[in-house]
Amino acid sequence: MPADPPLDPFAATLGYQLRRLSLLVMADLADGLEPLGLRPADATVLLAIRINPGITQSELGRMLAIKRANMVPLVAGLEARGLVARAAVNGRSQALTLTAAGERLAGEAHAETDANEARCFPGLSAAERRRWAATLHALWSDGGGPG
Amino acid sequence: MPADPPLDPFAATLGYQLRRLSLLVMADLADGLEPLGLRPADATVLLAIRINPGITQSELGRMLAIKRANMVPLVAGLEARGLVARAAVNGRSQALTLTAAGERLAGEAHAETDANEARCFPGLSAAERRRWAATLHALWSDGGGPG
DNA sequence: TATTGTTATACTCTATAACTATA
DNA sequence: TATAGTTATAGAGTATAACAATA
Repeated sequence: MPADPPLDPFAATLGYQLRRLSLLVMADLADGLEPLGLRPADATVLLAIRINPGITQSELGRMLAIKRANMVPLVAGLEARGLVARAAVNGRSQALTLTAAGERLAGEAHAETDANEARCFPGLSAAERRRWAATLHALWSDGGGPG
Repeated sequence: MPADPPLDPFAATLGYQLRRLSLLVMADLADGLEPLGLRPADATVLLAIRINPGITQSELGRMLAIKRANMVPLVAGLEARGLVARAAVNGRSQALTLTAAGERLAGEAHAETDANEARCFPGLSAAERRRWAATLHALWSDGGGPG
């Protein structure tokens, strides 16, 4: 008697499938970013600053759901590597921008996120991915979901 | 000049949206399970044993992507609470089953996962959720995605 | 009085390495 | 020789509390 494969109690559980897929995609992204010396969180920060030059740490944290306290070592690390520059806005806030090296690396990070999407979601056109992304976005950004 | 909301560089990034949504769903599930004294991982183990009575720790770990070493305290905790029972299969493997109390609590955990799905994915029928879940499942379980 | 940035710290989850006993 | 279960431990990511300086 060949051992039956175990039954999957979560085959119809969207939340579980979402999590398993997300973990796989994140692991693939982490692998792809490693040669750039970036973790996923570093890359998201670089890309968010690139498209929002002058954004502050607090705004960045709210937008990316990273706590202020955890933004500190993250941004400090990028600044120490000469990728991000800070300019005082008003004595307590500091505007973040990318240095030339930061722009360059952000470009590479962006290319890697594209490659990650292509690897993880083969058979989906860019337009289809955009549509799916919008659907998922609505589920967490709206009041549609849980509180 | 009202402060413009920051631009979202990940609006079209499926992997990022997947992650943000997954985190929200997991947090909601954790909240819902807390009154039962269960974490999400505990609940997945209970439900997997319930549908696969006699499954071993190793099989369980492979199925749920939990490392053997991390299964130990997890299952031990459930056993200590009288929810799970072990029966030697062959000197090195042990068949896991639910006790009566375990069955009862697994039932409540299952009800909570249903409630979690309903809260997080309102407007989706059970059939639609099943279809979506299958689509996501294929992306991580197949060789379709990254290696 | 609320917010920014910061420090220090704790907690959870996950990963690795090594070991014993068994198949 | 490979596998099951175990132990100990390390690491990442995230969370809380408190503080100083500023708005």
